[in-house]
Amino acid sequence: MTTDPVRPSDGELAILRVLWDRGPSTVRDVHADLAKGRDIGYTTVLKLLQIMVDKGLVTRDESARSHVYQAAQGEAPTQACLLRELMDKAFEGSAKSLVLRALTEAPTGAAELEEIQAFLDRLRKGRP
Amino acid sequence: MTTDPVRPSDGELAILRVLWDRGPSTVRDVHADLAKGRDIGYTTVLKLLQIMVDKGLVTRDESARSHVYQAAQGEAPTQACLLRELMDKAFEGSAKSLVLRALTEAPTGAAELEEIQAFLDRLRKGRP
DNA sequence: GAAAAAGTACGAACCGATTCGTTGACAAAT
DNA sequence: ATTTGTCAACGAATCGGTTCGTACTTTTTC
Repeated sequence: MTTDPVRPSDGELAILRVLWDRGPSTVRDVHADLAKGRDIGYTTVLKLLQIMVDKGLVTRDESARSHVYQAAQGEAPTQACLLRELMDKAFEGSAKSLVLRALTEAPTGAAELEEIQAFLDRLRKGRP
Repeated sequence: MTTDPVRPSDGELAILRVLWDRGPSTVRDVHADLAKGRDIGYTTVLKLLQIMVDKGLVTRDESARSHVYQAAQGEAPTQACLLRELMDKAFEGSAKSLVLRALTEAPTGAAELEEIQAFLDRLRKGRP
């Protein structure tokens, strides 16, 4: 059995994004990355990571003095979890209406539309 | 200029859903609806609605003793706003990757897939 | 007209998330 | 060996959202 994905908060998600990007990282690493975009203290990031360990969102390797953190769940399942949540809260659970809304409102280029359509075709072949 | 949609919190969104559904409603109406799904106090709903008036999420007609509340923004722009937020937070701003993720992970029936595809076709004709 | 019901307003408690200062351990540099 | 720097740990303050009790006003009912 795989542990079902935990719903990360906004701050936690920001950290997860860094970890998905960089792979296993120290607090310093994560902080450096995050601090490029906005003002944030080192200990803030540390605290968040500690909380995330408790929640099971990340794992920690304590063998070195500088602990090394790693995302415990992949990007895809996390995205799926957040999407599902939004679907339930704002789209009455309907994936279709969510997707349609996304397509109507988001400025999507022609190339991207084709990619989506191609994917849709594949999906329908696979599940007839 | 149209007022840009305000990001509602979870509780506020639940109330908006009721208002979109029922149209203009009193606190009692909203509370009755909400209370079907979960335990929630009457004054809790009242307070939330008052806050929402301040935020501009709903309008209030005070001419009757029982004030009548109405959603100030439509469902579509609100959904778009929430979608945009999630897109930025978890999909690096890419509508395409959000849509693909939704399609892969959500159990979408064949009929729905066709509807999406049809819509996609129309979209591409419209914007060549 | 008095009592009960229905309504609004508001303060306060609470909770999770976020933030950071401070402390103490350890290591590196001088 | 002393100083300087790096690190984890933790407590505390803060903030937005949610919840509800209480107080007060206006109707309705008997």
